[in-house]
Amino acid sequence: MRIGELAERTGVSVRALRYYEEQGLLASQRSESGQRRYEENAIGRVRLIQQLYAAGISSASILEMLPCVVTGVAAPQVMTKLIGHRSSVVKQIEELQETLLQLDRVIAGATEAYATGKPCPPQ
Amino acid sequence: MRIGELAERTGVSVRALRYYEEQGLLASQRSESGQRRYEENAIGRVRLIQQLYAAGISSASILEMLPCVVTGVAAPQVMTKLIGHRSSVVKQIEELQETLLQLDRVIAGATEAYATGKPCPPQ
DNA sequence: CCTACCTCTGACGTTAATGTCAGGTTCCTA
DNA sequence: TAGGAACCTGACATTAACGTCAGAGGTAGG
Repeated sequence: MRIGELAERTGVSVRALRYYEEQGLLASQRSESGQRRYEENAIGRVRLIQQLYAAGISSASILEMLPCVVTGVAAPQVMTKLIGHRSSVVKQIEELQETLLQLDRVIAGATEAYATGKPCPPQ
Repeated sequence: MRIGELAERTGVSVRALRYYEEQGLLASQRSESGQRRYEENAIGRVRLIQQLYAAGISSASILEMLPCVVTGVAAPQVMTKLIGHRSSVVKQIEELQETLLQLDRVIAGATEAYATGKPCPPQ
């Protein structure tokens, strides 16, 4: 498929896809005229990249880990990084869960406060 | 306490603390000579700010929500935003958990592969 | 073959949360 | 009271992951 279709099917912008290629994260075949062509599996690859980005992992780190994530095989140094990222992700999850509690506390409290008629201060 | 101490006790840089103030997120008393002075509760406030930042919430949104998070009272429009952020945080957690699964799969797979002696491809 | 839409490269713009530097003032301890 | 550490404001630098634009070429349906 061409880049526009991949963009649409993954929900990622065309610009972002070209950026991924620039970073070495996403390969493409080229047509004679130089247009990018992708296989079906590119969709999974793009989703994976986005997932790793969402975990706060940089392009450079993703570049290191990607082949291993795909093949399931990692060199020891990469393993170390993987484990590091793993614990970082665990930590992020824990922190977000705490944040969630905070938000819930506010939402519950605010609802109740409104039931009792106490307004929110302007600032 | 002065800004340096607050920075050290929260693990946040002095520059960041001044930035928080600039954004209206963190108030300070000023000494006669103009130096910032903070109460003990500033520590909790800074931690809270960092937590919200970690949840991907912008300064502007934090500014809106902060008084409500502190007082537990929110105006209806803020409530709407709070609920929006809540679900965004839930989504982030879910995505991170998926990422964690991916990473675990790789780590487990890689360990096994290494046990069987198959190396990681260079790229 | 025409036309509207898609794609290309290259380059500069954007945003948010800081880092960093300069040049000057304040604080505290010996 | 001296001097180094900590603080001030102001301003420009940075980084990552894109957005956006220009100018040129490719593609597919009618």
